[in-house]
Amino acid sequence: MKIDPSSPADLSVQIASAIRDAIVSGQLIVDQRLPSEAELCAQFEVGRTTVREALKRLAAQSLIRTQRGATGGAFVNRISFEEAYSQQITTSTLLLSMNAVSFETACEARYALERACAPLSAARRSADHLATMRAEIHRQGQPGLTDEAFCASDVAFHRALVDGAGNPVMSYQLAGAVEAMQPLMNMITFTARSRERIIALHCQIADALDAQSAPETEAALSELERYTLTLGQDVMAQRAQARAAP
Amino acid sequence: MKIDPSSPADLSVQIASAIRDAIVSGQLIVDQRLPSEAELCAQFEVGRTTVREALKRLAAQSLIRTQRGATGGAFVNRISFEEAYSQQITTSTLLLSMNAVSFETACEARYALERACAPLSAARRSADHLATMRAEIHRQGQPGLTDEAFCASDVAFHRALVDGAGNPVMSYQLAGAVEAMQPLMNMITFTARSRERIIALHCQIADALDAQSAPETEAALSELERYTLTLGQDVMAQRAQARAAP
DNA sequence: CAAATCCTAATTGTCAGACATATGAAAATT
DNA sequence: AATTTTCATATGTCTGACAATTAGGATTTG
Repeated sequence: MKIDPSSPADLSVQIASAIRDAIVSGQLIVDQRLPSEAELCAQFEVGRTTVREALKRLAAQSLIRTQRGATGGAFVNRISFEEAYSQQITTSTLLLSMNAVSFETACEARYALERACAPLSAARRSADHLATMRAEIHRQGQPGLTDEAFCASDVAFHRALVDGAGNPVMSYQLAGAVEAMQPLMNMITFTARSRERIIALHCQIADALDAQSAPETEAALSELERYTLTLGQDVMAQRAQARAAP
Repeated sequence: MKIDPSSPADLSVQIASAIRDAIVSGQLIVDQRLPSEAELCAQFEVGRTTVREALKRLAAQSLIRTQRGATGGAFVNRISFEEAYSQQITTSTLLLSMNAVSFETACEARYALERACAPLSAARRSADHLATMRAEIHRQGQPGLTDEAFCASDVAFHRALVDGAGNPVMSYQLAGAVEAMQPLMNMITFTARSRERIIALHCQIADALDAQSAPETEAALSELERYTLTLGQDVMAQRAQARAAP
């Protein structure tokens, strides 16, 4: 593990890369302790500040964790699905909000991936998953629910659907796709009428999963995609009109 | 934006969180300049080291970028799809290699998501995508190709399939699923016979996309999933046997 | 002897001050 | 007017110091 002090890149970036490569390639294994900051200083021939900034970069990616005290230090971290989820969600959300991804594109991706879960979820969903979905459907029917709360419940419903597939890798991959849509969905004003329609479709989905019917689940999801797309396009059209003639 | 100096959490973590929240919630917009380090020190009433470590954490997540010089500073970064890809791949790879995800689970997730791309890719793939796939198929048939190179070409083939869907959000989501499998695939020794079978299935996929047939694409992908699973399970069985009677 | 307490060494977290380096803009020079 | 120089500002790195935390050993105590 060497660095190039004459490189234009920051030393702390180089050091972080070197350590990251060692972790990804398996030279450093889970729970292994890295050398102490002082030892890393000597090894890379840099100051402690530089080493520390490199370690903070790695900690931000959950690649290492640090512990204070006598037997402390930096340890290679076994990244948990939960940590990976939240990183994925942050990245996906920013990606969608900053890169002007169209509502259509985001919606298409989300439902295409969600439909991929349908056959697995139909086959494996537990009673727990169904109960969660029914509970969220009930909440969505409550009068006086704000649009934000309605969207949050919608996310919870769809996560239960995805989790029903019983594949943690899919749950992880889908977390970003489903949750990152929430800011876009929050822009939609849900009328009583549109909520009713969405809830009906949610019921169809829950019923189809209850009956373990993959085709019916996929069909209901496709219908929900079409309807969501309509709602989104209406909002976009209104906004465009408002901008054109204020 | 406030922090709590009496909290057990590190100050640099708290500061990073505060700034991250401001970015995610939209209080800080793309390309906006953050206060200088000195100003942040004053604002949060901490030393410069602490502020800098917080900024390095955010830089590691591509949330900000820094520039030196007179008009330099830290700026809210517009995260690009490329940056998001590589982060996703790093996280996914580690998640799979560190959490003892079974070959079956990873394989199932990958092909389920890939099948979700099939209809879109069948409808939209360009001549470029098809050419890339044909080229990779040709490379895979070259004698003397190492197993690693064969796997790398396999990844390139599948990325072309996914990119053919013409949906950058899906490409981003799938990047992790496809590339993270590579270390697992690299453990497989591909015999001439198994390569032949895989290449034949790749041809089927390319032909189906050429003919814009979604069902045929999905069928070929499912067949490839079954075959990959068989290969993987054989390897795992051999390993188990080798461990049992060394 | 056992248990509780104290002490110590190691390690990370934070701070202050200094200098190096990069960079744009203003000022001076040609 | 064009070029060069200077300068102010900002981040990058280094050094040394001290605080906070923690495990484990040494010491005291019941």
